[in-house]
Amino acid sequence: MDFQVSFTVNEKLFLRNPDSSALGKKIVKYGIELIHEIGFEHFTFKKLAIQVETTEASIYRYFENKHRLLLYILNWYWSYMEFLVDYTLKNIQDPKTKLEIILNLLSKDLGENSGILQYNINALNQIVISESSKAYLVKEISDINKDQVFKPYKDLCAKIATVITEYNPSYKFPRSLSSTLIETSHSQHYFAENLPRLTDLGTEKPQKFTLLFLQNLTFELLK
Amino acid sequence: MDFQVSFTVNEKLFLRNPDSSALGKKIVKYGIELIHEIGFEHFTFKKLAIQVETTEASIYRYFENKHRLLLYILNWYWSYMEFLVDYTLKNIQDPKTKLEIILNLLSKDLGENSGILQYNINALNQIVISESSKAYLVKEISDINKDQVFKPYKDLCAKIATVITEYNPSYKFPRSLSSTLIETSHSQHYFAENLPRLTDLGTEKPQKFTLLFLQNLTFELLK
DNA sequence: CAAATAAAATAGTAATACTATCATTTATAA
DNA sequence: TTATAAATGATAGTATTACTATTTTATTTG
Repeated sequence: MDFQVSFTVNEKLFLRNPDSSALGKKIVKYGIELIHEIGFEHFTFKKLAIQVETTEASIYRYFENKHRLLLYILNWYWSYMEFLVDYTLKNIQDPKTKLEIILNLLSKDLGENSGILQYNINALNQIVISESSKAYLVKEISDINKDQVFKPYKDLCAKIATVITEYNPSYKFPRSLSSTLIETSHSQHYFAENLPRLTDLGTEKPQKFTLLFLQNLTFELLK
Repeated sequence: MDFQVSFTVNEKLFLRNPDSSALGKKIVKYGIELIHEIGFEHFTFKKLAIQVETTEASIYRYFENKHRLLLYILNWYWSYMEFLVDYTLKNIQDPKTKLEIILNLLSKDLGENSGILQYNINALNQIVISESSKAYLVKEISDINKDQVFKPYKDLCAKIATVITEYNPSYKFPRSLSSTLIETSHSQHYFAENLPRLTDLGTEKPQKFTLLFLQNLTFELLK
């Protein structure tokens, strides 16, 4: 079975829908690859224009600025994650199994599902780990939040929180635990790779280590 | 008792020691206030020069760029936190009490200790919450890490890990839990204030809420 | 007081983050 | 099929950012 998923992304995130044209799609596709390659701070629309073989002005017709492009990419990712959670939990009853699957999705790179995606999923994953906090750690947070641009993140968080409550109805912080699991899956993975003394990484790979840590944390806490 | 604390900050972080002159001290002091006020992205040495009533060129004699200034500020903060942990744990034997004190230090704003500090501790606290991840989430991480600029963070993390192990010697992830507690104290506080649906904030203040969440997490997990 | 050092003043450059205009190509609908 | 609108390209321009360099003026310190 081979299929494509696409999501409607919040209209406030773009000036012209990048999904509506070949150029728009290239901007997002190469945007992901370039942000991954050089990091968000060094990323500029000028550099992206060269990759895409278009002009800076053309990119500005799609996105107001690079922060909006990052938000667009992350919105896409969060929507995709929520879809994946839904999809993989179908027909599963046991809450423990559900939680295990979720932790796997959070810490695993999505490589295996790459067939169904139009973007470089490895680059996308790295961006989520290294750059996603830059989407909300900005002074303009309350303004941009009014545009509902964090709705997919909140939805994903709420969905995971539901499963947490299913598993242990008396646990008092399902949403906070959910966002902590998401954030920690990024930070521990990043630390394991770049500042390993902030972790207990042994001989495992960073990804595997992160999963082990999250599993221990979740199931000991909710026991 | 009234006293001042100061720490030797890694020499690689500056070109000229800001602690060695009145101008240098003003640069750091107003740097903290300006970063807090307008956010790291909007912060420039030009704007800081206006606040300090000096020139851009003069600031560049102290710090290579704004990222180094942020690292300097955070190094100072991490050293100060480690000092505070040491100081407040003096003569305390019970590991549980120790952990409780640490969680208080992590989630509390340091207002009460402001007397002994040369900087605006409220601004410093907000910077740590909103900007500290920008110090390490950069492409240059492995290069800057070679300059040992994260040593104070690692030391603080190791110190807290020691207490975790004291409290529960069989727990397998003391360092990762330690860095997770530090990071989560920032992210949950930030979310509670700006994206509360990612948390279980009720009627408590964000700070109190963060403490309750961390206490529950820590003691249930290490039980 | 002289010598050294720090700071101020000034200037300049390349890159960034845009905005604007107009010509050309491409899609679309009458 | 043509006209017309919409998208893109080409080009230019501005203010700000992120620096570096040089020369002059204060301030320390020996």
